[in-house]
Amino acid sequence: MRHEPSSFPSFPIPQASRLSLRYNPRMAEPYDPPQFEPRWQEFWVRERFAATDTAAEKGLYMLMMFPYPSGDLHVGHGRNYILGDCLFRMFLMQGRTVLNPMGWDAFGLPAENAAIKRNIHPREWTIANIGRMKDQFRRWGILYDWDKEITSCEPGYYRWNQWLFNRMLEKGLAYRGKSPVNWCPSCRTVLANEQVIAGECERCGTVVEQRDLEQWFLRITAYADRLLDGLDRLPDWPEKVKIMQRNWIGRSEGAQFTMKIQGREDLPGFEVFTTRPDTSFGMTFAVLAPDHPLVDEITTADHRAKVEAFVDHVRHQTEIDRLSTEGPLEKRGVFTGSHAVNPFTGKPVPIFLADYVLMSYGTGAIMAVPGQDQRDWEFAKAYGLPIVRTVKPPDDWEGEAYVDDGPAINSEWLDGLYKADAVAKATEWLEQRGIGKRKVHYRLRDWLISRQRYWGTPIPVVYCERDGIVAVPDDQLPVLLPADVEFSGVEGNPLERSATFVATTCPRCGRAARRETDTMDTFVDSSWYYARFINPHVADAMLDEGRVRRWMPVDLYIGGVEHAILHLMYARFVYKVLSDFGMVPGDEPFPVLFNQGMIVGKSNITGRLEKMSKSKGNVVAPDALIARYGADTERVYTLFMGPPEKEAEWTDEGVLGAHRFLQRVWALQDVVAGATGRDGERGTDERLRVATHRTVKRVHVDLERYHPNTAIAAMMELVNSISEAQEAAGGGALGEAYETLLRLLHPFAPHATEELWHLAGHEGSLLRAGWPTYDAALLARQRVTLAVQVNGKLRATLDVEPGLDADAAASVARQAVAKWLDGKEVVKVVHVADRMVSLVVKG
RNA sequence: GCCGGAGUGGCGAAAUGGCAGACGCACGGGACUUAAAAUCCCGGGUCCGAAAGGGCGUAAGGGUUCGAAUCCCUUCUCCGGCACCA
Repeated sequence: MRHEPSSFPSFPIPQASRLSLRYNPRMAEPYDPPQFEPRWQEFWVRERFAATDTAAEKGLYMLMMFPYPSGDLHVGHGRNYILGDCLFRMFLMQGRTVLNPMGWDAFGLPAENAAIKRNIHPREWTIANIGRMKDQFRRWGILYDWDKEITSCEPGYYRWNQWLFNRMLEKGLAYRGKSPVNWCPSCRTVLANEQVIAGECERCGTVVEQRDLEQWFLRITAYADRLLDGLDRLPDWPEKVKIMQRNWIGRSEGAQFTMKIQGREDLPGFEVFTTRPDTSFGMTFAVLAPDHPLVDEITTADHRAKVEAFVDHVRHQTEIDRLSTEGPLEKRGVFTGSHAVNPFTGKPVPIFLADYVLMSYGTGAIMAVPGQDQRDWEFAKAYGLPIVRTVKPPDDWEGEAYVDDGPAINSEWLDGLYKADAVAKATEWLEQRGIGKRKVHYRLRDWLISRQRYWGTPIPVVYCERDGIVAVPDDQLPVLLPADVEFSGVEGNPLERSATFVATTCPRCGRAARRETDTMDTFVDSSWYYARFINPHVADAMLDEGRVRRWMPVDLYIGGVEHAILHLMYARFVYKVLSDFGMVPGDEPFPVLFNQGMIVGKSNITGRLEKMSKSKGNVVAPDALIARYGADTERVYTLFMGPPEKEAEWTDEGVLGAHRFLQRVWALQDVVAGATGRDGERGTDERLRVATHRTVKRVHVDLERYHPNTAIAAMMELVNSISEAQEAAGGGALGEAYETLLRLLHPFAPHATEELWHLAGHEGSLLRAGWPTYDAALLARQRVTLAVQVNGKLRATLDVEPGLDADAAASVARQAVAKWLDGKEVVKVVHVADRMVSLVVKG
């Protein structure tokens, strides 16, 4: 996030003499967090520090990705919530209005699986988990505005999924279509393209099968270009996420044209898409996908047996087999017996089928140019097909297909042109003759949202024998999940066996009709929840336009990089749809995104570092940790482990270090209590004040750039400075240092700092005590260390007044390194103010 | 295979063109203690040297610069994403 330093409200640092005498001069109790942490947790809730009135105010909107309520949280889960809470508390101390809500992505398979296993309703299981997780947040000292809580499995939320679906249906953005889809036999449901990782189900790892089914889709491809272009206007997103989304959308520009089939004027031919129309003269064969609709028509009698065997073989391949690039090409294709006409040369080329041509991309058919495509080259070699180069490779070229730029050859009227010009001319030629046109294709496919499971939002349509597909009218929403279902685990969606649910009447004609039993992908729920947080209780609309216009977009969005494509792409898509409906401002929901890294632990099973999970046996539960060391220790260690965007390993020794630091802070109350009210030794007081103000600056800057690890290091240094100064410093400087430390440390260790603040005689909460500012003038007049280099090597460091000009700095530098200059000539002097002097000598 | 990111002490790391290793962990030494734990103090990149001091050092090699962990090129290793995309 970019805040100007001036946007941080200024709070005067209290006069030290006023507070140093208030300490109770007694030996402090030992640091025992369980003694006081629960008390402060109750206090923060009671005082409603996190409550924000979105109707009355406008402020900063920060958001952590809302979790699936799986039950117990481990220390790895704590990372983003603790980081978020740290920033939230700093914002509150700065006096800013902040919306910081939390809710539950509460639909999903685990609840249904638990239902089958334990004979408990998914809702019960989910609600119980939510209770446990809320309790965990409280024990971490994490504050949310619970008045805004959203639970996506409640009808008050999911009815708006249905309402939005109706709007998208009206606009043609939701449609029912038949296509080969990914089917997970273990989850017994279809999956979106995005949920299939290397041919396996993202959730359970089962190999996915292809099935031809009628399903509901959302037309995300209509927004492909806007999703792509929008990325360029998100400077505060991690580059990595933007690249992943760009690759996923996979825009490619080229030309599409028709190939006629030789001797078959009765057929329309087929379309091919190519990014290299400039190489068309080199086409020596064409390839169709095995499931291309024309296959049957063009297969000649003498090739039919082989073609059918091949098509059958491909159909029975799993996704995994198909992805494998292994295996001889000879077995991966077959000749159909027909020829197509290359429109550029007018000559016939044989038509093959090959498993590497996919019906789901482009037109499901390609022109093959072995001279300029390595895969086509290999195919041509395997089948003894001719190879014609149409781009002149460099003279020293020893490779096979040449894919880079060069002058066109063997291409009649394209000869001599380079790629860009040749592509343009070839495309123009196609357009003029009405054979083809410029065309853009995407890798992105429409979002398949049907799921054959119970625990999700019912898709609000009915099937009527007379009227066909009929949307459930808005005034009959929500379509509720029925209660009369059994979770027996037998094949099929439990909704299909619910008598009350399936049988209904057609909203249009009133006759008997059948209700849709598929439910929505849960990513629909999370694609707009961030806007609902602003007005979670509005009952008669999805969004309260006035409030949403004031509070959207989200100013800071924090979550794991595992959502780089799935959630973040869907949410951007839905936000653009809402934007087109005029319901939200702008067209990007999250202008600032921060991805925290995973916390990993050494697995008991593999012995390697892996993401914490029960199956890896490397889970660290927070409860025992909090009971022994306190929540503040876990928070400080989590924030100190390393930069939060990086992966970090959890170690018990590290926890101990964080705990020792807090103990040292705790012990400082004795140091300050023992100080006198008089001024201390002059130099010591000054040094301590400088250390204090430097720390304020460092913590402030480090938090702004999301580096809590170095902010903690700075505070550790301040603690060391206070300890060193304790004998000689006066109460004023010690008090200032100590109380500033408590304020700075509060977002990191809220419980201990609140307790110490009270032990120091203050009332109220540090959350209202103001965020410290520093005395820039004090820091500016401190002496600086000047490094002196001779020919790039460090030869001296000097302690000097700040602000020396180049001549004065050069002069003291020459004296300091006289022995290195002896008998030599200084030919150049480089001066960096208050940092270094570099002397270049010769001779 | 393609696209990205990262390689710094025994370990987590800091420094993003200007004193490499801040801060912490682990380790070694010392104080306190009958003892241990806890706590406190001191020391740790490496080589030469008694020391002063100096050489070398940020995966490897090269380059740009007065000056490079940081910028550029080549290579290696690890991590992540995509993966027959026409």
